Amino acid sequence: MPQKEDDVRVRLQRAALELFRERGYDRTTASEIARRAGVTERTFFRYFPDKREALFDGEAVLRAALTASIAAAPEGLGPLDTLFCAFQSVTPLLEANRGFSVPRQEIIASTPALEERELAKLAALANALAAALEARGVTELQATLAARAAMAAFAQATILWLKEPEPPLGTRLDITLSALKALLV
Amino acid sequence: MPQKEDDVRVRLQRAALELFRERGYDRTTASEIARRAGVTERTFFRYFPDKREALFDGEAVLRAALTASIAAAPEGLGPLDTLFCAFQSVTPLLEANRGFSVPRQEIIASTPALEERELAKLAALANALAAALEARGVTELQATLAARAAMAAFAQATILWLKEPEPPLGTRLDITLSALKALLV
DNA sequence: GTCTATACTGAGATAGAC
DNA sequence: GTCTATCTCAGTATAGAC
Repeated sequence: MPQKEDDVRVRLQRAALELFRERGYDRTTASEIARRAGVTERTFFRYFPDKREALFDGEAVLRAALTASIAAAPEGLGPLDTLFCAFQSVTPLLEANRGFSVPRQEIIASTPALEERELAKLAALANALAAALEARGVTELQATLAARAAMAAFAQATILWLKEPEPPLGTRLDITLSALKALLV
Repeated sequence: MPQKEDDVRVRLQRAALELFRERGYDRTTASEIARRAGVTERTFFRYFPDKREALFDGEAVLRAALTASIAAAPEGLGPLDTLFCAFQSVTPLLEANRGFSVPRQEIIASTPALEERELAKLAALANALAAALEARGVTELQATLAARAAMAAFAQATILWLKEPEPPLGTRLDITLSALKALLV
């Protein structure tokens, strides 16, 4: 019954976010999260391999959208422009989630253990982007460097935009891309 | 008695590296590491805040060397070149440690929990580099992007060099810097 | 140095959907 | 009946408090 499964998963995520905000990550136990979601602690760990992971579920969706967008990008674009084109294509997705992302980012920024996990997720995402570029014929080294540089710019733009919604994310992305390119001259 | 302190710290680090190699990170307990180093488990946690940290002590030294090098870099260099100049200046330090770094990197690469910590350390290092650039008058955005892009290149060069010592690290850095710059044109 | 909370793991039991 | 989600119970190890 996938309906129920998704439901429990979402309830656990929401409960985790709420409790982390109320008491902080360290002072929240997995058992409390589970109780608020109406399941046992053991069930929490069936859905999430560890306590942090309850806040990091969106990455898979984002990854799928971005890799699809890279594969569909126009021919003849350079690696960096391909990536930025992909990032631009997911801005609606991110904007729709801003309400959830803002408190989430606040907690992450104030919790080293969560920051660590966030960095790992971004690195995994960068690896996926590099692989998608390689599939388009970019060399491994170029793909890796482009993915990591673009990811840094994307992360920076996103964080600023979560702090302050104007200018919108798309504009922020343009600004950081320009700044990145300006590094060379 | 700083002599003894350093000694215990180094023995703990070595014991951790050995045991992680022998049994893997997960199957090694903090207590076993401590025992092999001739101290109690409690002492282990006095030196290192958590089990992972025993493998990540070098970062502070590297950070100090790099930031000093950035501050001392010639005027008029662009942000990326300043950073690469700094990286080149620490290659002797890294080459002297290659014997320790190779097995260390193998364990890190095969242990997600350690990879996560490594990424956090690299991010912290990148932040320090960005701050050092800002002290030289680079804008915050440029400094952040340059630091992260250069760090990606540095990490990539280092990892390849740990897998295969030739060409030497200095040459690898040149290659990745060129590749990075080629992206931006 | 001792004690404790809690994150996590594993095995087996139960209950409900099909 | 099978299959799958959940619970119960028992345990180990990390890390922090005292």
